[in-house]
Amino acid sequence: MQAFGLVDCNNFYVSCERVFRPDLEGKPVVILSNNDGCCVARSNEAKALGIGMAEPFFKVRHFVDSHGLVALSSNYALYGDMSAMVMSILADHAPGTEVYSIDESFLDLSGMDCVGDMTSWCRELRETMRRWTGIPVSIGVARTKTLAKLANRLAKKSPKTDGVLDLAGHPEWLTAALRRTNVGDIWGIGKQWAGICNLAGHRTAWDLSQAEDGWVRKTMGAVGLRTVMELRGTPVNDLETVPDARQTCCVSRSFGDTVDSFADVRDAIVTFASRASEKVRRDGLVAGAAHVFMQTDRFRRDQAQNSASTTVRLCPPTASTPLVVNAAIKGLTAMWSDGFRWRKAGIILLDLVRPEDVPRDLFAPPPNVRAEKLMAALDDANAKFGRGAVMFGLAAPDAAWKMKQGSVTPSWTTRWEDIPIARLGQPSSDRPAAQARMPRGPPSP
DNA sequence: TCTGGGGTCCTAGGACCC
DNA sequence: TCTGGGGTCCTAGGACCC
Repeated sequence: MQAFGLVDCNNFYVSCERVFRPDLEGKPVVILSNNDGCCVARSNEAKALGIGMAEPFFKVRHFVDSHGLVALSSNYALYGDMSAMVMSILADHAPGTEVYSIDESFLDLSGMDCVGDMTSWCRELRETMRRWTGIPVSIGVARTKTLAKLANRLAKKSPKTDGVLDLAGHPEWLTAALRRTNVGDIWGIGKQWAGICNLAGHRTAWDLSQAEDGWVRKTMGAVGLRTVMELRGTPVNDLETVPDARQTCCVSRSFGDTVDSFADVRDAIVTFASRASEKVRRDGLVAGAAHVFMQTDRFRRDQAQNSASTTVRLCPPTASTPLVVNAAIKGLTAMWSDGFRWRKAGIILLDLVRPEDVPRDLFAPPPNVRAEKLMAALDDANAKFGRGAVMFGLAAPDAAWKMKQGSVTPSWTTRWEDIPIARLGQPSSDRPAAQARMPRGPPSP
């Protein structure tokens, strides 16, 4: 029997922080986006205060005083590392996994009848995850990925499921589950389509599953129709165990403060271009073009608005930092205009391909072996001494465009200096958190 | 005062071809 | 007066995801 599981870490970034800061347990906690702008993760207590996903922090800052809300800057080194642990444990337990996002993975549970009761198996997996990583997860199981998502959501929401809901093994629960889910909460149905569905009288997942194919196709296109098929229990999405090579790579940031000088935006773009080149090299790819863009502050209606972008071809395709940086500066120079206060800029590397798939160009210069060696040395140095140890350009550490981060927690798992110290005997007052809750980790082979 | 970043896929329309 | 019928490729924009 074909079945998909969806394992989703509960309030993932908050849970990661709580592993090393158990004092945050039971408190309302939010994790902030870059520049400490928006709340991108919320503990249950924070959700109960009515704090929405991606809610601007300044709108909820008053909860800090009134309700003891704790707001932390995001610590992606920590979350990425914790995610890798979670995913490797899942890979060891299920016959196939698809890492869907930093905190979610689909499992292939087909042919797992041998485990007997699926719900018990999932409960055990959940408990293993909690013991080995400290991260609480919810698990949904169903015949299609869309339904597994739906089951997962109910498992997370409804306390009586105890974090696990198997709709594949209990088809009699399916209709009730669909009726309890609003269309807007279906995977693949966003705000726009939810509005259209509601107008047409399709308020719940059950309603939408009964909608006419022609109507769905017309209003939501091929994508919408696939979602509806999956709601009806017909799988159209397979497990993608090998991720497709990415096609684009974007590095962009809002600036800490607006900047109006060419030199400042250029410094930012040089930094972003370097970082994007590194990411593309790490994936063993080269880029055929670079798209550079910049924007003013769209929330400041009182200021002159502008946005500019340009695409520069990279011939032949490359991931070499100096070549990408040069192209980016060329693009920026071409599109620059004075007299605006720029708030955000970025670069998107496009047409990513593996170097061996680049069509041969009769007139192309021979590969620059020295440049390639230089890039390899640069990446090695940065791997050894930390990102940014060797870099292009001279970005002032206090430049206006640099992002603001008020309260980042230590890189508990990825920097030697930050690794918590476990002591036996008398508890010490300086790091009670780490002592109490160091994750045990899976046993070494 | 203060509002994230990084992706994917699909569609419609235009240019161009025979 | 009468004015085809496919194709393909590219791009911009819009929807979605976390």
